[in-house]
Amino acid sequence: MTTRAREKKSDTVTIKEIAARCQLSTSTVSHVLNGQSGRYSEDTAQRVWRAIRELGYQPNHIGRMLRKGNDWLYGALVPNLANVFYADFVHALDIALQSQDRLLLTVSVGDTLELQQRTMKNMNGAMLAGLVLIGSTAQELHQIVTLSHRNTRLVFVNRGTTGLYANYCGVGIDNFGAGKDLAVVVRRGGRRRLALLRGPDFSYASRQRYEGFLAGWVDHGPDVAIVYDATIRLTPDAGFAAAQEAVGQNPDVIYCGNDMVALGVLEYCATHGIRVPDQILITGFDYNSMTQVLGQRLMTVAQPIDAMALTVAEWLSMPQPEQPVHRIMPHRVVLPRGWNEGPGATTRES
Amino acid sequence: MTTRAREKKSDTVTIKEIAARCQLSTSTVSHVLNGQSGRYSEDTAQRVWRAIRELGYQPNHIGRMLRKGNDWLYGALVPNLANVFYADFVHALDIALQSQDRLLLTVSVGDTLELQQRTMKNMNGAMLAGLVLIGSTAQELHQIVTLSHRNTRLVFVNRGTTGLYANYCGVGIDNFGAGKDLAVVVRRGGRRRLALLRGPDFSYASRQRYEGFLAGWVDHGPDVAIVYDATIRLTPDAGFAAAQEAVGQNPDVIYCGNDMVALGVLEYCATHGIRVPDQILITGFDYNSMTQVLGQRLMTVAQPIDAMALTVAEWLSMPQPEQPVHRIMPHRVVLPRGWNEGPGATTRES
DNA sequence: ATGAAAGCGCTAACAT
DNA sequence: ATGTTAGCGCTTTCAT
Repeated sequence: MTTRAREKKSDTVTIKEIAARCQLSTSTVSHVLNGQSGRYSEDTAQRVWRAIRELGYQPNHIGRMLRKGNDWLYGALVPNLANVFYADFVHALDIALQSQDRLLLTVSVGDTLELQQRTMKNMNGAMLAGLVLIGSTAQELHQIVTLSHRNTRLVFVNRGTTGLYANYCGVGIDNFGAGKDLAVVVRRGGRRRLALLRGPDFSYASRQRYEGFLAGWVDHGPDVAIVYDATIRLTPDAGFAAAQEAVGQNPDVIYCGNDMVALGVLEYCATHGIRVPDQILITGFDYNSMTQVLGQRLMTVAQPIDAMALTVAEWLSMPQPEQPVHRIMPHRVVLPRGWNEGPGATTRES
Repeated sequence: MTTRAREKKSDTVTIKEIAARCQLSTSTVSHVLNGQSGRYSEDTAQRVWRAIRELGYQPNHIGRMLRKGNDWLYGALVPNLANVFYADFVHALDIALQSQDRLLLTVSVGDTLELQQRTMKNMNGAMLAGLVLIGSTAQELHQIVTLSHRNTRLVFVNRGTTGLYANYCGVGIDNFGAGKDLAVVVRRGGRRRLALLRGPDFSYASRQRYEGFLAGWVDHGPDVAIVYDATIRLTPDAGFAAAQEAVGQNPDVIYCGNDMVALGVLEYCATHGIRVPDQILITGFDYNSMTQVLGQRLMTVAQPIDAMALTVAEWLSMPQPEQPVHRIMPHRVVLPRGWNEGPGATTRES
């Protein structure tokens, strides 16, 4: 039994103990911590920092938050982290925020409505400084937005600029234009029999891409056919599963709602001896970190993920502007390795 | 100009306003909210709940947290969400926690030490109820553990049971055994020329798998060779890049540190007309949601991701046990589609 | 059954 | 330059 001094209720060091040890008031310590101009002497500062080091004091964000509001904890809502695009995005955002000592509370909400609602409620109680909503959720978001804490900065990614979204900052690509560009390149490659594996209609981006693609597709003459058209979940296994039926219709190009689907279809072709892209061209969307490596035989559309994440990070640390800003980022059609295109075409490495 | 009534400083509804509206004290409201036994009348409860609904009150977790400690916000540290295994794991954990109204603060720490340290500091200030450390980080974690908030429950995944880790709960597979099992199956398939693309040494799991594999490999006679041995980053592009040199040594099996690497190598083979697994067998590790679909020609080792996540979720909501628990979960060797094995072998679907 | 009051860790007016 | 005090939103003794 050693001396039972230090009978603190918890081992967590607070500002109070620093104050006690330095024979100062907590306010002075606080001033030192926050580097208020001439509100303490040089000597005091020394002593305080010393005590902080010695006691291993760590400021408590929660206490601070309650007092002065939160500029520290942000939230991100994504449908599913298993979609590599979302994982890439969140990772990029994470890194950007961490370098400013901010933390990102990412929630992979899945697709059951019940869970989404519970989660939103919980996030509302977190006094989040900002909330990023990325891509589609199963449900429209009136609830989410109204529920949201008044001081929470709201930012949208790839959700369009109309309706509710008109009132908030948003970043994204021109999904319609991108779909169209993609179709044009496909048509220029001489493909005529199209199979569509598109994303769910409740997703804004999915709809836009699909409609854009169709616009670009029919533009180029009537000698084309849509041989298959299905709406599927945007996962590799859904793509793999749907591929069988689609391929049965003998297409020479399969449009996929995103890269995850495209990878699934690609795998189907690989296991069935179908040559890609010669026999069937497969198009995806995103050019995520997975397809950058595994999708070399795919045609896809690159989104500038890092730039988008940086934009979001920037917005989050600024006050809500008078007029919401909508930033459309450049996209880029990525060709399969070895694809023959006329001059001016975008190549894989660029 | 309408009436400028309701001159509240913020729109956030607090317990105070509920109390005011019901002509009650805040404590009574709190009692109702927390369902304390006989501390309020039925009628009161009715009124309170009504006011809550009408005013759209949402409890503030931060205030509550400060008062009674945190049982709500948890943290997870992963090296990189772009590794699908981590994304899968975090997603599973997320879902499990959400269904108990808990939130997971996932941080993708990347591999720069500086960022890792900053992030740890920030997490320390968050009064986290629990912290899960998954897989390897570039650095050993003495600092992390000592810095950690006293009331934070610490849980490890795939970090072993020795040293520091002996003191905490941990879940994982038997990485050494799994590596060995894998090697045995490979050898039984008659492969003899081995190329190794293993993970970094600072990763416990990587080391264990590698050593286990070697143990299983040499066990089966001297007529085998290691034709290539490299340590690489566990990403598809690193795998793709390393594949060239490895393949140059003419192996009939390439061991990869995890599935991400294996996918990269697989893609290399696909673009170079190498038949997998006939010509070269590729082995991975994890059987993540990506390889479950795209890795059908791979041999790999399945980790029970969901079960592991559930174990973690369970631990997180329990008090730290007297004796730390170390749970070893079963692994399973997954064979390439169509692989010929004797009876008793594990098949792909199981 | 209800309320008054203290306090979680911190900051910021407002003294001095 | 330093201290006093109040209060962020909530829970919890302790009275009544």
